[in-house]
Amino acid sequence: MGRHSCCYKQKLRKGLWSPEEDDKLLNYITKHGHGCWSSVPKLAGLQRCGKSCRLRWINYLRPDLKRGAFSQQEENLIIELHAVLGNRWSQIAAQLPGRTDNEIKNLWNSSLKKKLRQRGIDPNTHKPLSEVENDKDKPPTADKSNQKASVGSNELSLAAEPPKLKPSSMSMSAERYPLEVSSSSRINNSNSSSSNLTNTTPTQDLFLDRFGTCHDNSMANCRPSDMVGFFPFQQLNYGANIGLSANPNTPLCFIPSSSSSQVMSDLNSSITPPMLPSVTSSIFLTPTHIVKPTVSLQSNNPSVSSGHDIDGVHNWEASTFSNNGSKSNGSNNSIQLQSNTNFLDSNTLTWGLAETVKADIKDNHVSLQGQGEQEEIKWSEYLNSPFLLGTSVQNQTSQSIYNEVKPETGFITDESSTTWHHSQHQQAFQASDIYTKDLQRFSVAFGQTL
DNA sequence: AAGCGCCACAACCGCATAGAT
DNA sequence: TATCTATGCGGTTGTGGCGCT
Repeated sequence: MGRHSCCYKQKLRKGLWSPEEDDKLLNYITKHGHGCWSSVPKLAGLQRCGKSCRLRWINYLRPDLKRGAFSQQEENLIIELHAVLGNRWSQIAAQLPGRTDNEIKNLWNSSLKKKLRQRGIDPNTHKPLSEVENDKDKPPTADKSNQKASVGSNELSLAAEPPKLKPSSMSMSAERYPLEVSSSSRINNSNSSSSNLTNTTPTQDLFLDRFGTCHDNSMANCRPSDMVGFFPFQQLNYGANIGLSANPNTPLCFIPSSSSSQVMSDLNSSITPPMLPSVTSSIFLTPTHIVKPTVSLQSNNPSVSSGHDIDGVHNWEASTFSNNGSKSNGSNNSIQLQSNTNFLDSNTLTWGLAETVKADIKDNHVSLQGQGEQEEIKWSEYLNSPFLLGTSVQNQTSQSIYNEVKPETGFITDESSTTWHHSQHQQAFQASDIYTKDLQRFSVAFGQTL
């Protein structure tokens, strides 16, 4: 493929944009939207290629861009996210509303890398430089994986190489990166539009644990800096964008631990008490059970049973349940998903549905089913579906990060329900090499208590 | 004041991939 | 299924500003 076709055209301007060009592009997109980028320059009267217009819009003209220097909290978050996501700038940018991938990339290359080195941390591996230098003495095979760590190999290599964490390295980033993990969620609680990714910035705690320090499910031990890159946060956020669990104060705990990741989520405060008096929720996200769902929706069916698998990897089902555990019509605003794989059989989850979903469930049971006769949701839409929990991190102090559940939420996290058998962890870990295609494929397994 | 180097930022380039045909 | 187009992403380069000598 290579170069975009429009780039072959002659006499297209290159280089810096003039204010006049900016005006033309801004006016055009403001009035008409960008639509097909390749047609934008022509319609807007610009001698630029569509690609250039798109970039200019995204990186400079977009009205929701945050201008100005990065705050310390933003920088810390970028470092934390980079440790997880590597050079996936767009995914990192997704956690920082108003910031572009280009901006973050530039910041990283010009400033943050340097800062990390000054702190004795290798910016590629996020390990102490001393360790990295020792690694360099090792055979080139191992070295090679580190060299490309910038593009996702971080998480891949970590996934392939379970925890050999010394206490020092476990605490490394937590200590060296002040835990002012700060970002803004793109979850939109108030607007049910699934496409709106930018309006609100609720707060959640994000607990991420790298390498099994949270086997006991004690979130007090989870550190955001210890997370391993199992999840495209962006994708996780999509779910909340459309309302599911859009609890701005939801603490999340990613516990890739020995294999999979576990998200402990308090879903309470996004749901009004009368609708969902008390729900204890825990969510397991595993990169190992990859569902590339063509999820179907069906109303008037009390069971929510999505999950058929596309690639034969994993199925899961969901049913609406009442708080006492019996299946209900969903008006209690809780829904239970249950995996139908061996791996996840023992784990079910109930969570509350936020407004957008609740509305559907109240009178009509929402059914997700992988059957052909139902309306299909494409994979890309699935990423925006309510079946994914949203995550966000925002303005958390180091203290709050370690809080398990905010007291004011009134939720109780039943840790017992979140326990995975060690064999499950192992199984998941073995399967984690599936996590190769930029985290596009993953599954959600849920555990529940009421 | 001129030259130089460094830095931050903007933009480009090439590749990957999804969707359409 | 193969091919083409459009888009998105990440790496790299270009450019202007600033400080130092």
